[in-house]
Amino acid sequence: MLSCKSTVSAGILEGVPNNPQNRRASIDDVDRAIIRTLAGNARVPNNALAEAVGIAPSTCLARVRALQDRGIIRGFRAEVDPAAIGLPLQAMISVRLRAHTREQNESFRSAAPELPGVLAVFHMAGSDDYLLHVGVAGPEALRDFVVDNLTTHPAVAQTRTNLIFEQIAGRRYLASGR
Amino acid sequence: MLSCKSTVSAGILEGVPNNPQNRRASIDDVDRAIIRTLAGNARVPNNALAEAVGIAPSTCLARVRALQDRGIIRGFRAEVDPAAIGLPLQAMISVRLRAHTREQNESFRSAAPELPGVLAVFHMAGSDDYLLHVGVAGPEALRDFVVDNLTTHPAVAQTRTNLIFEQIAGRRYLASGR
DNA sequence: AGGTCTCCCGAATGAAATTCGGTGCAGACG
DNA sequence: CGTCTGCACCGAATTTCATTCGGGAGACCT
Repeated sequence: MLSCKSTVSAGILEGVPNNPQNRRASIDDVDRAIIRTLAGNARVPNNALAEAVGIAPSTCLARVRALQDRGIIRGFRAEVDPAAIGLPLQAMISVRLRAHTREQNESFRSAAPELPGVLAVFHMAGSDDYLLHVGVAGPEALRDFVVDNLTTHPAVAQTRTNLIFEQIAGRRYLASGR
Repeated sequence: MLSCKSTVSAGILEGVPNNPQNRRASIDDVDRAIIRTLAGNARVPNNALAEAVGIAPSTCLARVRALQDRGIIRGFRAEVDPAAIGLPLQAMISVRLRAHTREQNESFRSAAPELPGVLAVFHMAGSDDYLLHVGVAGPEALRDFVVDNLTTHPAVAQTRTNLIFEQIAGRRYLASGR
């Protein structure tokens, strides 16, 4: 378990006086239980959630709202089968920029998430600058995506595309970084 | 293949008469609107959802349930800030297996999602067999993760770790493949 | 036409979310 | 040492919502 009483990173923020996100800097065990439950099923009734974590429904509601207000819970999303929405083929595309200036980074960074079929964008350390997780209708659509959106982008120097055979579930707690 | 069970290509199953998963094989515009809305906010009240997509609440409820039963909506998850739960550092780890036998694949495939901090697992085409998206508490934890869980795994030949500076949101419709 | 199947709606019922006033505890302060 | 203040919590009351059920319209087949 990664319990460590009051959260690894919250500690360094506890001293910060007026951080708007930090009315109560650390999350406690009840918060963690709420997060874990909602990460597994975001639609669990507040009633049931309250009982599961051992507090009153009204308190539970306040906790959940606080977690959202503090940005710890970023939102509630439906998980959708990619194939069912016309994206049966997925790929990881490594992107290297021509120059690592702030302008080029910003340019690509803002454009990438808006490209059609982009599921996730990672700004990477190392020789490749960005990693794009994309879903497409098929091989032709993948080629078109790369040619139309990436290799023609002024900031892009080169790309490398790797097909995904299968995605296996992990702990999908995560929010994207914005 | 990515999840080829029922939804890969609804088209080819449409003619099949009594496929239990296929009372109505394809999704229509209303379904898509429902999916889009719930992907954005899984907790939107059924009432509001119905109005947003232009159908009656009772019908909407039936639609959502059908989408779940057919496996098109895989679940509802809370998106959580990784740093808030003690995982401020993320990385992508490419894993190459010693031999590409079915046994080794199965062995790693079943073990990987259970490793602590694993957020997503991709079975890749190409020279690297798996790609792991992990979240950890810090550099030391990352090293420990690789050493303890990967390089010591009998099926693993080599790994390559790339740090993630930042994750930028995309269309996060997606479910993991199982 | 007639029959059947599917999908849809709207009202009624039961369950849930949400609000609000009050209570107890902890730390600050006189 | 007593008191005051702030905070988190709770439980009942209210409102909003989910869910069920009976019935109707359209498509399709015979």
